[in-house]
Amino acid sequence: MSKRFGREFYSRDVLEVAPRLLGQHLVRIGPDGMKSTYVISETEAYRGGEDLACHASKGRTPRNEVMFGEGGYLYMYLVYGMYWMMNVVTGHEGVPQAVLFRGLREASGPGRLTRLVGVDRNFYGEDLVLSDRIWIEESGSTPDYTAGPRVGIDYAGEPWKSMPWRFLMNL
DNA sequence: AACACGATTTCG
DNA sequence: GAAATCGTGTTT
Repeated sequence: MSKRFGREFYSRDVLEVAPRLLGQHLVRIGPDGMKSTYVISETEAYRGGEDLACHASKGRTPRNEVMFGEGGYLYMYLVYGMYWMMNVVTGHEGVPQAVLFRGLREASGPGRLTRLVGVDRNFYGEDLVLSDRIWIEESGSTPDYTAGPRVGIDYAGEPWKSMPWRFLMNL
């Protein structure tokens, strides 16, 4: 039996998926064939056209296009000219949502995370359900977590900047 | 064609 | 506290 999460796992509201990802295993097969497993420890939810902190809130563009599709695909983008952010699309086609991977037990911070895992623009649109180089597996544990405001999105204004859509696994 | 601005990290 | 650094969306 495979422990890899299937399409149904991602095809739910982002507020269900984001906290559920905590404690699960991010698996990466590197260019050298080496398999690495990381424990997801921090996530953030970006929810649709209403959420002014969500890149999709200002309409469909070439960059955010994947967010408008079905769940399970990676949305990658560059911030501050030097850090790649990794997100997984959730929900159904036509409803743009994504979970930002902000931390692993092995690396804290979204920029450090992608550097450690070794993912960048080449993973834009990668399907976590079918990919042979990156996916997420059920770990068997569903740890307690703490929710708080998202980081770095004050520009979105109220109520978005205060929504408790950042999820941290408890120790 | 030019410009403004980041879902961050690192260094002083 | 501020720089580094560049793709993306917007304006000219």
